[in-house]
Amino acid sequence: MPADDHAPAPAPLSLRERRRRAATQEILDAAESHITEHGPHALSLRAVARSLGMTVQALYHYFPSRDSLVTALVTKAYDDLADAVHGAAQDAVPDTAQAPDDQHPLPRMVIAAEGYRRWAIAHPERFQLLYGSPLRSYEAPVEGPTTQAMRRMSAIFQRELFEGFTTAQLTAADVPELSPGLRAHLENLPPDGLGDLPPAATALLLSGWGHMHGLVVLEVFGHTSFVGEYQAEIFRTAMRNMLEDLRRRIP
Amino acid sequence: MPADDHAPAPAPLSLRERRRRAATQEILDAAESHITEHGPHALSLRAVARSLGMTVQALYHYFPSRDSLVTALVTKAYDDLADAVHGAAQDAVPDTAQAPDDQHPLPRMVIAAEGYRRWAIAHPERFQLLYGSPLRSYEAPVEGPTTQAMRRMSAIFQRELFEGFTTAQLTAADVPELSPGLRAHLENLPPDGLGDLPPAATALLLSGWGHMHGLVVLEVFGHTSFVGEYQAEIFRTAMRNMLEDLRRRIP
DNA sequence: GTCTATACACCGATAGAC
DNA sequence: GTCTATCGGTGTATAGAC
Repeated sequence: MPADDHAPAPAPLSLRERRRRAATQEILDAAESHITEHGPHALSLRAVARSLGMTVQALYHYFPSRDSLVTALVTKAYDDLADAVHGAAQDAVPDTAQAPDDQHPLPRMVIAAEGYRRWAIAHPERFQLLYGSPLRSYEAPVEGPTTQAMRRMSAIFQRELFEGFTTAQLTAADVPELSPGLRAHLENLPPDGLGDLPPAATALLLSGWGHMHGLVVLEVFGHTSFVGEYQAEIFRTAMRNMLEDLRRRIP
Repeated sequence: MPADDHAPAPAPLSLRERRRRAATQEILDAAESHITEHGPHALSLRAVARSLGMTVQALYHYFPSRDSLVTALVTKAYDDLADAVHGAAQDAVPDTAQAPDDQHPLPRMVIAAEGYRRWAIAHPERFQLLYGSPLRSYEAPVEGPTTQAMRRMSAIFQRELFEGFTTAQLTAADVPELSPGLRAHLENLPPDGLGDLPPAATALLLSGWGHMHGLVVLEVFGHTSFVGEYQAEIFRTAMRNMLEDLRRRIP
C-alpha cells in the first residue's frame, strides 16, 4: 500500500549516519505519539524529550528548532493521508469490472473519499495538525510540504473523479460561466498539478474536494455528533450524490 | 441586522449591576481583540488583563476561570456568525420577486452562504475559535452554546434550502435508500432543530452544509490559496451548482 | 552526543492585605 | 474590587562541562 520509498538511498550509509537516522526516527515516532495523545497544540520538545527519557538538549541535536520538528510531522501526516486515500482507491474493484447484477456498486471515487474520512477519524489529532487551526507561532515553509502534498492528493482525486472522460468533455462541463480572468488563472496553474485540467473541471474538482473535506471536518471536530452512529452512511450517501451530480454536468 | 436583544432587562438594574455588566463587556471586548490579533490559542487571562491595564486577579472577579471566558467568547462568535448569515439572507431580494429579465438571479440560499463565507474571512481567528482545533484543555460544556447555535444556524439554512417545497416533496427526495435505522434516528432528533424535517431532507441539508463549510474552511485556513483572487467566484459557482443539484433531487 | 545549569519568558490559580 | 506576593507549573533556547 505505501508508495515507493521516498529515500532510495543508493549509496550505503555510514554507521554514524545510520545511527543518526534511527535516532531521528525514534524522535519522530515519539512526537507523533505525543500528538495523538495530547493534540498538536500541546507538542513541545520538552514533552517529546521526557517521553524518550532524554533531555531537551539532546533533541536540539537532531532538530534545530521546534518548527523543524513540526514541519517533519506535517510532511509525514500528509504522506500518510495520501497513502491511505491512494491505498483505498487501489484496493477497490475497478469501476469497469463491477458485477453486472450489483445494483449499487460503489464508485472508486466514493471509496477513495471514504479512505480520506477513515484516516481522519482514525487519526483525528494528526488530521487536526493538517487542517485545524495553525499551530501557535509556527509558520509553514512557503512552497513547502503542504503545497506538494496538496498536489499529490489532488492528483488522486482528479483521476477518480474524471476517469473515463475526454478533455473535450471536461472542457464542455456545464458550469455557470466562469469569468475570463478565472479561466485564465486556472489554466496557468503549474502543469504538474491542476494546470492541465480544463478550468471547468478544476472548478468541479475544488467543489468536490470542499464537499468531502467539509463533511469530514465537521465530523472529526464533533459538530455533527447528533448524527450518532450513522455518520458513515450520511457521508457515503453524500459522496455518492456528489459524484452523480458532478458527472451529470459533464456531457 | 442584529437579532432581538438577548437581554430584555425588564427590571431596571442597580448601579452596581450596571457597572459590573459594563466591566464584563469591556473584558469580553478586550479578549475578542486579543483573539483577532494573536489567534484563539494564545488567549489567556493574563494577556487580556495586560491589555486592559489590570492585573489578573481583577479578572477572576468577573470570570471564575479561563474556560468560562472562552465559553462566553464562543457563544458570542456563534451568535455573530448566525447574525451575519441571517442578515445576508434577510437583505436579499426574495427569490419570488426577481426581475424576470435577470438571467442569473442569485438564490437567497447562495447569498446566505456568501454571508457565512464573508464572516469567516472577515474574522478568521474567531472562525477558528468555532471550527478550528479545540482549545488546549478547554472542554466545551455539554449541550452548551455550541449545540444551540448549531440549531439556530441550521434553521436558517433549512429555510433557504427548502423554501417552496412541501413536506410531501421533501419526503420523496431522491436520495439513495437510507437505512431504516438512520431514517428513524433522523426522525427522532429534537423537534426544534432538524427533527421536523423528513430524513431525506435532513441528509441533503447535512450534505449541503458540509459542502459550504468545507469550501470556507479550506479557504480560511489557506489550503486553496492557489486560487488567488478568484475564491469568491469559485465559491459562488459551487454554491449555485449545489443548490441546483439539491433541488433537482426534490420532485 | 549527552549532560547540568541557567536565562527568560509564559501560564492558571490562590492567599491575604487594603 | 483591586492590589501584591506567591506557588507550581509550562515552554524555547543557549552555554559549557564531560
